[in-house]
Amino acid sequence: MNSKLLRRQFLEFFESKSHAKVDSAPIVLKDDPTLMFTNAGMNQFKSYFLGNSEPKYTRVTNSQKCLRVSGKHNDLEEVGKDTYHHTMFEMLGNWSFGDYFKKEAIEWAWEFLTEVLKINTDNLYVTIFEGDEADALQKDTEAYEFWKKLVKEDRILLGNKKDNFWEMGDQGPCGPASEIHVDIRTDEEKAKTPGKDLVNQDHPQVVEIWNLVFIQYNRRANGSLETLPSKHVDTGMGFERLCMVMQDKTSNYDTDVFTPLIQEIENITGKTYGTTEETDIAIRVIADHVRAVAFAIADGQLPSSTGAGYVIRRILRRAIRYGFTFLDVKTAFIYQLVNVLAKQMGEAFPEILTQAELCKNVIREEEKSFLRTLEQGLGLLDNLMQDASSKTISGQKAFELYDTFGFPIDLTNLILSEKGYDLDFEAFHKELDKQKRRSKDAAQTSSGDWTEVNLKETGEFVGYDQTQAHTHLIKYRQVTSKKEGVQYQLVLNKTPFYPEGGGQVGDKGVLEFSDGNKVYILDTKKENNQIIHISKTLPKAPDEEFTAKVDVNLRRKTAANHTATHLLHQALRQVLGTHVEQKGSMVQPDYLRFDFSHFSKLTEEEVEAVENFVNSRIEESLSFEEERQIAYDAAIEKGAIALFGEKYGDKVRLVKFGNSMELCGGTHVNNTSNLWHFIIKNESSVASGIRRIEAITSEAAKVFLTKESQILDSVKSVLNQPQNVLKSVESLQEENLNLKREVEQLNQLKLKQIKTELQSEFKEIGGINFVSQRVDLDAGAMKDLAFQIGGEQDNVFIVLGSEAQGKALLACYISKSLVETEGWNAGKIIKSLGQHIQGGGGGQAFFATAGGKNPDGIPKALEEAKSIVEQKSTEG
RNA sequence: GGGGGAUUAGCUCAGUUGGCUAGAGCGCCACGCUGGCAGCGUGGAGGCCAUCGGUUCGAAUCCGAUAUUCUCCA
Repeated sequence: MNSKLLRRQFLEFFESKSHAKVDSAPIVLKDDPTLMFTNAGMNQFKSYFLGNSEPKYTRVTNSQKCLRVSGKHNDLEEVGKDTYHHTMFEMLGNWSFGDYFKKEAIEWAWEFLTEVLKINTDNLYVTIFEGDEADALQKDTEAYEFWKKLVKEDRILLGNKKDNFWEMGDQGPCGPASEIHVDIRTDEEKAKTPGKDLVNQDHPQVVEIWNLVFIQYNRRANGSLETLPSKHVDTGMGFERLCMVMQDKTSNYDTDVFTPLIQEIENITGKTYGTTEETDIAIRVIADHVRAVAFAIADGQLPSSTGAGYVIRRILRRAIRYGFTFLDVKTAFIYQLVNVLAKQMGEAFPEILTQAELCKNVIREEEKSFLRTLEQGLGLLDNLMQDASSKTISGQKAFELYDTFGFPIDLTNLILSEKGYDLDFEAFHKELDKQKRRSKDAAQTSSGDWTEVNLKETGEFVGYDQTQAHTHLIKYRQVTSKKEGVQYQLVLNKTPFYPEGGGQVGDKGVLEFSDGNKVYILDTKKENNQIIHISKTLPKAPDEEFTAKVDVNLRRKTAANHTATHLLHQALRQVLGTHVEQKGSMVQPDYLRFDFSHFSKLTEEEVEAVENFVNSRIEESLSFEEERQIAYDAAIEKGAIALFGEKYGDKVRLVKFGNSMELCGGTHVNNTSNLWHFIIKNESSVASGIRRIEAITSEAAKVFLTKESQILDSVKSVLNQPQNVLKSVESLQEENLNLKREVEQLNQLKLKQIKTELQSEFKEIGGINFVSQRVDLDAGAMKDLAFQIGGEQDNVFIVLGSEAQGKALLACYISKSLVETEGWNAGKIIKSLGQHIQGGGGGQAFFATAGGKNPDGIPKALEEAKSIVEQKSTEG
């Protein structure tokens, strides 16, 4: 059964059990500070489990794209080495939010596997939670009883807390799990070792395929468990593994999920999968990683040097490195796989089709730049080996190569061992640990339990219509971080505060109490679908009512920039074409930043056209129109712009200014005329195929123009109010250039004069052309002069003195031939002469300078120079 | 967010413990030679060594700040 059909069958099976089919959420998470990527099917439903929002359907089924790069069984560095670990994978799931529980979850899972897919029951084992003393949890006999009706009892195994008790994190919803394992070994092997002995033993062919989690507890910050009022089911079945089982393969990479990619890699590299262990690993690494990277990019996460983008970069670089080392490909090629991927996955995940071009561009550029890094690193490593005193390369050096230049450590190790060197791994890891500790210290946060004031209420956002509200606390907690110290997070019943989202920054403001007390809100964020207000202090009486007031000044400026962002988006699509898609947005009070897909730098004309377009909309005084609860499909029908990598609900908010229509949750001005004026400050590139525009509006634009005009005014005034400033500056520049040339010529002339003068002063002392003279030139000119004469005449010995700004300068030049044959040393001589001017000096043997604070000593120094030469000549 | 690098000619980069009048290759310009595929020779232009400050007789080189950028860690 091919993978596409399999996926469809799963979803249809649960649809037939009254489940609503839901699209996969983006692989990149936005509103969850604890997680960068979707790493399990449940992520998009987290707020249901936490009770922060009401589920629309109580039964749901989906196939979720997930990404895991770390965790107990998922180290990025291990992926590819075996045949069953992945970074990106699909999780098939069925869900109950306070609806059915263990009975149905168990029966349906069994029905799907044994009746729809017809997997032989002799190959299936199930596990249940055995209980845990520390948490005072009983064995999950409930699940056991249901399984007993379907499976022979000797196939029901007990699992410990690690395998069979699922937790979301340190805190939050959790519960016992029941797993289904499948044994796909040959009959021969099964006869040798019974399958039940291999369950949960990391055997590649006795694998867990389905995990049924029964969420019934909540873990508090102090570690204790409390029973949840409503119970949920969360199941996850690894799609790739299921394909392996259904296609009678022993490796996920042999299923049709991966074989098209592997074939393409074979085509491009000329290697054959299945010949050597090394190339097999490399091929698996690339096939796996290109999926992860392409999906992340399609969902809007570009490789970068921080956060989630950095993880994506690391994954891609790992793939490049394997291709470089083991498949001998020294040029970019991974990007070519995107076509195959798009063809294969486009049906279930259309974003990979529509974003294919962007994925290819981004991956190709990243490949190119990392290949350059590798090249550079190879050179540095060569130097390291050449300079090494022994055959062991120090861990510090290797770490430097890795840390500073991004050269992978295993590649370092490989090359070293090929050339017969050892690497001090221990020291390397010590350095790495040091670095990790530094980072952790800097980023540490700890959060306390929520203190609930008014439990049964859920927060409501009223900020579209009002900037203040009479309200009270629902709950609050303390959060401690190294950087910010102690802060408090407050959740309000009603709030006018806009939480950071959609690129727009969170509101600031104040909570005002009737007794005059104030709590300042520093920032507002969204976490798990609730609005969190961040403050430095707590209200004195948490149960008291108060007025929440948004800082309207900041809000107004931010709103202007947000509206401008929409107009800018519209302008770009108008001027450049509809291939322009938003790739990132930042809306702050003082400026806005907009990243979008476009293949080349904007010309000055294009920038101007975009500016003009936006300013025309401002002049038209378009008023704000919104539809707050329009059906998603209806909004798209109307022509509204939706964003890729954004998860929308069924009901969306449509924001309109004239012909600009976008799905948006942000705050806007009432009329475009409030923007006053729109100015593009900068146009640049963030990645291949992605451009960035930074712009300002309203007060910032006013300030900017005022300043510019002030500058122009002062320039004019300095230039005595010329009619044409530009022309006047240009002629000044020209004049300046001419004058410079003239000065230079004059200087040359002066130098020439002094030169001839000096030359006439030459005295022959013992075969040496000697001169010592006061010239009063600056240090550079003296040097120039000495070198010029030295270049024209042989056997010269020149000592020059000069006074500049109350300081004394001496220079001594001795022809190189004299230095070599007679052993003269200008450096030594100048040191001795320097004493007369109360200074020190030095230089090379043929030219040296000294400086000091006693100009009166110059004549003496010059005299002494002469006597030195005379003395030496009489000696010689 | 926290570390570590880098910034030198249009481009790619050298520049060893401060002592350079700052170099190379490619590119550019001029002239000459040359039947073709990166042809050869000669000559030349092009640099506030990222910016600002400090140490020093002397800084591309050492120190500090800023900007830009790369990289590792979270």
